[in-house]
Amino acid sequence: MARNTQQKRAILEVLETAERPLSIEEVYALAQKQCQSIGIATVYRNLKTLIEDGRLKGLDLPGGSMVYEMSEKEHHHHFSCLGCKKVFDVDVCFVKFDKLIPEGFSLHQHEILLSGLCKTCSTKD
Amino acid sequence: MARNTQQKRAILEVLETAERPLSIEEVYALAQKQCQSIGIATVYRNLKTLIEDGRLKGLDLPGGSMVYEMSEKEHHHHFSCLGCKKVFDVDVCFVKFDKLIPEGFSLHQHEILLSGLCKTCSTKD
DNA sequence: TTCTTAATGATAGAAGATTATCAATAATGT
DNA sequence: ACATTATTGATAATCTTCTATCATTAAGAA
Repeated sequence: MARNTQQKRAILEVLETAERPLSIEEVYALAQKQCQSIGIATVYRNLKTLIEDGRLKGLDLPGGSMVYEMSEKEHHHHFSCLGCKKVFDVDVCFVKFDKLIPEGFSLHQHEILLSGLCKTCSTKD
Repeated sequence: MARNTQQKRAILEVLETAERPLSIEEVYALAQKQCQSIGIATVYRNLKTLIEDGRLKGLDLPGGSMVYEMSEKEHHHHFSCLGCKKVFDVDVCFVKFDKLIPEGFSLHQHEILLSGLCKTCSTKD
């Protein structure tokens, strides 16, 4: 049966305490602080199984970068910084999209992706 | 100086007559109908230079698939079919996003990505 | 504590997308 | 028509991301 390893705990804690979605590399770097010997393959493996278990959500955003967040978060959208590539949460969603869909199409999900510069990147230079 | 080749003309015509954004493979397949000997490298090269010239826009959508459309089209959004992976245009955009952005952030662009099943894929099976 | 085996870490390998190479071709200036 | 050279087509090479392999480690049951 499944084991509760140091590595899995570290990865989960990183994502539980993050206040924005994280890339694999970010998860890896942060998990290393709790678990020095952790390998990148372990991060990939655990993120995959945690998504299968429904505990995490993977967001496949434009730019090719995948980011991860806990799945129990409320419905929200994202702001992607063109400078540092970090992804931030935007809590509001007030749009009724059903009406935009062409006749005969069925809508399963929607994602609003806002992009620009975050506070840090817009102030420097 | 730049030459107006058969290949470039074929690629442009394909995208000008398309009524939805096309993937590289789709552009390649359609361009071959006008220009049998065209190679995939030529498609890559021309799409790249046409984007640099501002005539095309590349949309980097979730799933890793890149699609291309003429850049002079009016502001609109996209519906991505989870079945056939085709991307369709959705003409409406009525949302004021500026108000959603956190303090200190600057918004450069927004993209609404709707996904589900297109007419064809939602009727079969 | 001992045993079983799930999980790990390091790295080789696979897979997919894009780019580089280079001889051959064809678009333009003359 | 000819010469020049930008562009092409075929394919090898690169790059990046993720997965497979496998000996080793350690979580949990007894």
